[in-house]
Amino acid sequence: MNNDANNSQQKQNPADTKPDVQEQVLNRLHKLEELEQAGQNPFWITTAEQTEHSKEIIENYAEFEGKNVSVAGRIMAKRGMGKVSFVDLQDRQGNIQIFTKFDALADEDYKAWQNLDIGDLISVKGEVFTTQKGEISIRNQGYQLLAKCLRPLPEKFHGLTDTDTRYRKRYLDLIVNPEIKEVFEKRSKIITTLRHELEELDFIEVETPLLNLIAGGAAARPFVTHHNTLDLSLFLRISPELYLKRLIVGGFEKVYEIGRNFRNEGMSTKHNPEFTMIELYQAYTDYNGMMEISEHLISTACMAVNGTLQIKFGEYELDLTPPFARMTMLEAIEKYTGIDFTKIEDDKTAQKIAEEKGIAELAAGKTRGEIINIFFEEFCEEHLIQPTFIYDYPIEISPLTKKKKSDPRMTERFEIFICGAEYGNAYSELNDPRDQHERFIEQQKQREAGDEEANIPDLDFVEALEYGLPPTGGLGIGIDRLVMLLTDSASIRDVLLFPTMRPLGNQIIENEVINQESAKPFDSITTNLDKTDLEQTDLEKNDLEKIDFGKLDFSKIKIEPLFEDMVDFETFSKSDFRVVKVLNCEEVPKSKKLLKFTLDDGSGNDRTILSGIKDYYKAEDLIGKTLIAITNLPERKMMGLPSQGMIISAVYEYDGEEGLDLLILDDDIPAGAKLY
RNA sequence: GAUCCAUUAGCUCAGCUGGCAGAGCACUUGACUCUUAAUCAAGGGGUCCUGGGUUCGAUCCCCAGAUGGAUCACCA
Repeated sequence: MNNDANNSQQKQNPADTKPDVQEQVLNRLHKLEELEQAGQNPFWITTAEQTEHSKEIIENYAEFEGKNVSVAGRIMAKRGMGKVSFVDLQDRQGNIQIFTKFDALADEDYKAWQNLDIGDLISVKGEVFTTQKGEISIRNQGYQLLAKCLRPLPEKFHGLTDTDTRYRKRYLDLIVNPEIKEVFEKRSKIITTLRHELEELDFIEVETPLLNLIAGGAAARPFVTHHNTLDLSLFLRISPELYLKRLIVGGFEKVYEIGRNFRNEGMSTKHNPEFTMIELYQAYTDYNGMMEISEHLISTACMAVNGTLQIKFGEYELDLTPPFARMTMLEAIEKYTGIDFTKIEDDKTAQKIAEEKGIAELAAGKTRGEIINIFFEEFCEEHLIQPTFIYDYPIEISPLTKKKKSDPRMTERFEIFICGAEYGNAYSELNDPRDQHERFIEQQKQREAGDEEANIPDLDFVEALEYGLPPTGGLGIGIDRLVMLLTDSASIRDVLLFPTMRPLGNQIIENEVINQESAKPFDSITTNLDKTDLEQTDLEKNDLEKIDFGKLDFSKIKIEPLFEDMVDFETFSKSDFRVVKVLNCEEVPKSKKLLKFTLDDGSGNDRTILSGIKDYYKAEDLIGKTLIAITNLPERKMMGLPSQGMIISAVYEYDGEEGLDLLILDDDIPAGAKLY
């Protein structure tokens, strides 16, 4: 084997930790090399003829029999029979058999044909006919290898069943389990149908920012990102709601957006950190109008992909024929618990009722409205199997929704429940800016009380309302869950082509760090740089005046003369050097040099230390790092802020300039560990 | 985050009171002119997820960890 082949293999699988290339891969590489040497490198081919697909030929056999066709696809199985052979060719529609006789091709071509492997991509030209055993086939009268498959495919009979691998290598899953394509074809069809129906209803599709200054419109924790030029923290949106309502203020009247939202929360069979929603807003209607649109969209989408409104979902038989059942939240609670909340007026009574129902803990300290919601979730949701609109929600959990005139403690909001799970959420949109402002303030209080998911006040949005939002109905439907429902899929990962996965191979990253370190002689103690920290480009991006150790000229380094005065061991051990974790790090306003560190020193109390190293490090890059600090220095104020100790750096002079490196430790060392 | 289960050849899976690691498919070589999970013969292929511990000896027992799944919790 020559070096080229080695290299190409390494490029194929940089993440492969196995030192030896598999035998089967080597075989395939050898075959590719032989072709290359014969001037037959398949990777030079740019186009192939494909006049028909497999299913078209098989389903319209009478029309195709005896005719010449060209097909293209992947070899999925080979069966040799001496001087004839059979190949199953897979294209986007399915499989068709290729029949090859030894004398139908030139000698060399037949030899090369026999050398093809399962997984190779080919095109074949030939006559459609039926074999003696009755299989519709194409008589191979000429073929081309279009791409060599260098790795063996999963087994033909059992396929790929390991769910982890199926999600991580979806392309393999699609090749070996082509039936899953149907789910994704249906997904596409569902979204197309929604677009089509909304276009019929005269909605326009819009796009609003994913990068938000304030991630609003829902109760959820956002992802944080950073814009370099503006030096600005931005949040990935959790909902497009507040932008879409601004567009209604602007006069669009009917808008919708289908797009990704990002919520920094747990993952489960029903939750993926990024997920697709449709949100739509229509002026001059309310939540009743949204119920009609909801029914219409869900049933039409179901009809489009299933051809019926009676569907199976898990163990349930569902009927999605409109109109869906309608029940207020209080009616549902009365139905399933016998409790009539219209007769319960205050928080204390509600808490007492909760106690009687055995959910005292959940209801402790909660308001009447919150307890109503808890009752609904605890006792009602699971019973709502057939599609049902649950409407009129407590105001506490609906900060963007119009109050009910008849009972201002409740709001004009509904959610769609099917099989005990929520599929959509809609309101009569709150358009009184004064009320909205108060609700934001209420949310802010909840935030300050520790609810990280309470809405962040968006005063720019309130200002938009001050110009007048017409009465408006708004609706959001989770597309992923709708696709799950309409394709009878148990997990959200089954309807996402590339679900979010935890990365494999911490060990790989560690190995890379070690390798890099051995190339960097001067880095003995900063052992736990992130992988990205090691990349030159990232150093440049950070625009740091750090010395490039790779090019360090040791003759230019000056260090402070060693101290001549000795200290005794007792004195030494009085200095309390501790391992600390950087909980937060931010620039001190107006200061040129100072960074303010909030540190975990293992004691349980946060420690604040100011350090004048802004020239060397960016504050946010240090968050989460493990450092060394001396913790028993007297407190002193810097820029008016108290500093409780010092963070330890290595300092030296390099080419006349001061060089400084924080001592960054391995993250496995616990906070509070004392240095001796 | 909690509990349970899983991780063995490229894939699907066996296996072992703790004693040199097994099958089918796939791969290599040979036979075969209509097969279709083709067949027949021979052969190659392993970090038994990782790290510790117990042991004369660990894939197996114990502890810790990684990844995935399920259930629960959290979460529109």
